[in-house]
Order: sequence, then structure tokens, then C-alpha cells
Amino acid sequence: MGITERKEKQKLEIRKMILDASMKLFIEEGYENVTIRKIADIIEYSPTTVYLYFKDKDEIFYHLHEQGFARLTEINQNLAGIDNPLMRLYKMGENYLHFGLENPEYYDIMFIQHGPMKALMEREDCNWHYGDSALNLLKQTVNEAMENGVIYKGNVEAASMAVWGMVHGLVSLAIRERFDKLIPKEEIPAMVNKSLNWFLSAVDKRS
Amino acid sequence: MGITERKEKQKLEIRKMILDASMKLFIEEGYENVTIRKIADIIEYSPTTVYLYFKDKDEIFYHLHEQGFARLTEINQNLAGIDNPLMRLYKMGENYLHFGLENPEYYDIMFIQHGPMKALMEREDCNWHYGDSALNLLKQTVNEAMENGVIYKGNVEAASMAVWGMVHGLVSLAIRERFDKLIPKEEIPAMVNKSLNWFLSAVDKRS
DNA sequence: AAAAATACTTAACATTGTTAATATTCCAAA
DNA sequence: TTTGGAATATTAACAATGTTAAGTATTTTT
Repeated sequence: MGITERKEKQKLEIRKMILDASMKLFIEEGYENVTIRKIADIIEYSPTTVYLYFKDKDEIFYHLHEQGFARLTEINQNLAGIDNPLMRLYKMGENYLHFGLENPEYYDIMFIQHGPMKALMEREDCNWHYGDSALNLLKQTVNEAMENGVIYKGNVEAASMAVWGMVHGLVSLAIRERFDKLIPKEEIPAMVNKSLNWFLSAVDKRS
Repeated sequence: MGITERKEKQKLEIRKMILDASMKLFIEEGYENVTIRKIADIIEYSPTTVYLYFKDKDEIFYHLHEQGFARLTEINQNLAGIDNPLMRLYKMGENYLHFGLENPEYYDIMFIQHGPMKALMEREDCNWHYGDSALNLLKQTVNEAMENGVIYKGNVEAASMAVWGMVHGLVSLAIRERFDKLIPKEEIPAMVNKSLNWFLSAVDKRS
């Protein structure tokens, strides 16, 4: 069946074209400038053609959100050599904060916008793999830190979500302008780092 | 000048009608159902009339966001009698988490949506009073807790933002569906409370 | 009573996501 | 080779949105 195979390939190619165009728009012009018509312009098809390859706009954003996770995962490669779990926790937090502040648009679709999650719900495979594995990495580290006795012990999941919550809270308050009237803009990155530092020092049980 | 005075009064009345209609729509039908045309329908004026009283939609949302803060402030009245700063911190966190999970739409305009902050920037008095005083209340409590030696000492502002970040992170991850695929929906409120508890136990220096 | 300022509305613009109906292309069977 | 039907693509349109320009009443001032 060489023909249907080629057709299949072509179909995937156009899907890729659509995603590439979306990503280009997303990166160069931001979230709100990713419109079906602009995507169609870039790939030189009519707007409605997009709907032959994706159910709706949210499904496209779901794929962009995946790419965001790929980038964050790549950044987290620098954790590999760190043995001390508290140090690793610190570096993870720093990576997360830095990624969020430097890539607010990515961060938005990964952790704030409704769209990608709506699309996820309607998928055949509706597991949030990326979120799941990111949280698992965190839980692993927290667990290790607890067992080593370097941080206060307790429910690993609850503690991990507290940590995630804290860094997510700082990033999302920052990129949604909730710090702008409270502290000078240029001090925000340093401040969120200080917050992370205080937090990790506070939970450090070796002191 | 009785006439201009009456006129002034009428003008404020229509402003109030617009805000009331917006609030009604907001509460009964949610954020995305607050449209200029629906507001106009309720107050029985044409859509364009709304623009004679408010610069744009964001300015309306700015006022709704204020109402949200009023509600949260009211809830926080129950902190008055609590002397132990750590206990007060705990209750503040619990209030915040509960308010956010129970009033996701309010929470959205208060801490997530861009709109109200955009409107704030363009005001003559562009201070974020509500955010400022909420953060001050927190800083005061954190400061007290540090001086009493019940929590790890350090930069008060950084620590306060860590606390705020944590509760905000938990609420916003929850209401933007980031927990839905990670833990059963009915366990979310209990889980965020456990996170807060672990956090406060961890920073508690009396143990 | 005429002129000027105020208040309000009608109509329209430029977008958006999305769908129904229609046309085109392409491949397999008659 | 022609024909029929599936796959693919397009045109046109719908229903909304926020917002503005232009025009019409209404009311106040001169």
C-alpha cells in the first residue's frame, strides 16, 4: 500500500506545516497573534483547511504547550550531576523561575491558559504526561531530601506541591503584572530568587 | 450650582448601573459573558453609551477586581483576634486558599487576568492599593513571626512573597486545571491545605 | 428664540473562531 | 479510458466581539 502510505505522509507534512507556522507566529508575535487566518496565510492554504488537520485552535495550542515542556526539560538537564538533593531542589527552582520569566508566552500556555488543558481533556490519550513527569522529578527530589533529613519531613506529594506552588506563584504573579506596582520591575528577578532562597533555607533542617 | 450637581449625580448613577450590570453578569454567567452589549441590554442603553462612562472594557474589569478585594478583605476580618503570628499566618493562608477555590472568577480578575492591571496603569491614581495593603498585612505578620523567632529569619519582603507565591501558586494551578490530571478533583482542596500545613510546619523554628 | 454643549443612538468597521455548502483533485474499478 | 466516489480544498457565510465615526435628539446657555 505505497499510495496510502504516501498520503499518510503528506497529511503529516501539512500538520507539521501548520504547527511550524503556529510556532513561528507564537514566538515572533505572541500568543494572541496566533490566529487561524494568519496560520493559513503562512502555509498558503485557506483558513478552513486548518480544520481538516486540527479539531480547533486549542488543539494547536496543546502542541505548542508540548514544545514548551520540551524546552524546560532540556534546561533541566543541568540537574544531572547534582547529588545533594537540596542543592538539586534549589537548581530546579532556579531553572523554573528563570524559564518562566524569560519565556512568559511559553509559560502561559504551559501553566496558565485554559486552552491546552481543554484540548487535553478531549484527546484519546488524555494524560498530562509532561506535567506528570515534571511533578515526578520534583517529588523524587523532595523525597530524597526528606530521607536524607535535609528538609522537614512530611507528605511528599503535599510538600512537592508546596514547592511547585511557590515557584509557579512567583512566576505567574510576575508575568501577570502583579508585582509591577509593588517592587521596581528590574528588581523582580532578584526578588523571586531571594524568595526561593529564603524558602529553601527555612525548610533546611541541617541548620 | 444645583443643576451641574444633579447632573454629576445622574452621571454617577449610570456609572453605577453599568458596574452593577457588569457584576451581575460576572457573578451569574462568568468572566467571558461580560460583554458590552449584554451590559447595555441590562441597563437599557445602547452599547456605545457604555463608552461615555468607561474608557474600555478593562476599566470595567478594574472595578470588578476591586470588589473582589473587598470580599477577601472582609473574609480576613477573622484574623483580628489571633495573637500568635504563625497561627495568623496559617489562617491567612487558609482564607486565601479557600477564597480562591470558592471564587475562581473573582480570583481570576484579581490575580491572573491582564485586563485590570492594564486599566490600572492608565489611571491618574495608578497605585495598586488593594494589592499593596494585602501584601502589607502579610509582611507585617511575617515580620512579627520572625521577631518572635517562630519562623526562619531573613528578608521580610522576600519571605512574604514566598508565602504569597505559594498560596497563589496553589490556587492558580488548581483553577487553571493543572492539578486535574495529577490528583482526583475532590482531593484538591484537602491537598492544597496539606501543602500549606507542611510549609508552615517546615518553616516553624520552634520544633 | 438661536446657538452651543450634552447625551445618546445608529450604523459600521475590523476582527475573531467556526461551519455548511460547494468545488476540485485524485485514484480505483467498470 | 471513462466513470464514480472518496479525499481534499475553497468560497461564502454566520455569529460574536470590542470599538469608533457620524449623526440625532435633548437640554442648557446665551
